[in-house]
Amino acid sequence: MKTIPRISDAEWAVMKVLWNRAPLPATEIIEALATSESWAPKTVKTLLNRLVKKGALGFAQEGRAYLYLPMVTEAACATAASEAFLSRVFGGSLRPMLAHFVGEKRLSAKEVKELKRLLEDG
Amino acid sequence: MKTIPRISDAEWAVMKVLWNRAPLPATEIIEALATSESWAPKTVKTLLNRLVKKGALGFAQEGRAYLYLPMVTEAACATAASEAFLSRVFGGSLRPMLAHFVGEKRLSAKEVKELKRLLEDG
DNA sequence: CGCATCCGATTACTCGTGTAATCCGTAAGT
DNA sequence: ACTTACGGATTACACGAGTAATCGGATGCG
Repeated sequence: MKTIPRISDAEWAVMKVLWNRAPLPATEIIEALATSESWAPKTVKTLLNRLVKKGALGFAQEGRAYLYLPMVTEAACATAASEAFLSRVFGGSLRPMLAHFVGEKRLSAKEVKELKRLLEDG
Repeated sequence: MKTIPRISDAEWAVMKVLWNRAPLPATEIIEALATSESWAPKTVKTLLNRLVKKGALGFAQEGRAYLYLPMVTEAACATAASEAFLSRVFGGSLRPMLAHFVGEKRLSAKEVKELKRLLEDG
């Protein structure tokens, strides 16, 4: 299995756009991010560049511009990020995290029901 | 509710020692970390200093040395870190994360059972 | 044809982090 | 008392990330 590059906070926002819809030219990525973030277009370009260098994105030349597209799946990145996070904060497994949320009563009854259903269906 | 300072990766390891047993002098913290990490004693001192500056740790003078102790609870830090992580990766709520793990079949039957029990007891 | 424009590439600069080493005062051993 | 060792404070330094601006080539408008 390929190595998943480490995606930073800001880069996640960019990746999400492309996991939703790809390939896209930079202009449309900038536009898509305009609502959620307040980034100068150049900032988005920088992030695109870094993601390409990391191997998280690829691109295809299309006329004058590039069409960017993900080279790693969201699921793979989510798994990698989750593992890093869980190991840092909850000693590496999911159970303590869920226990934490249950213990802190941060889940409504409805949420609990949803989560149980998820576990049953899985 | 007080503001939870942002705790970095390396700093988490230090905090965990003190959440387990506090107050402790630097020497014992260094010793406790010696098994899990390979840090020079000075590195641990730097981390202790930064954590004090951030308000995550406090200390009491004891003779020539300090006794360090947490100023924030592990639960509060875990909540803060979880929120940041979930919002980055899973759009802010727990359900998509659990769905991810269920979907990726990263949970054994036993784990699923444990998690369900957690939800029921909570 | 020349100038403005659009786009990717390169460069910039600050902060936090990882990872220490040096400095300096004090306590302790000889 | 002198030296040494310990311990906190200060300083170091490279790298990633956030946030952009500038450079340089192609392109299209006038």
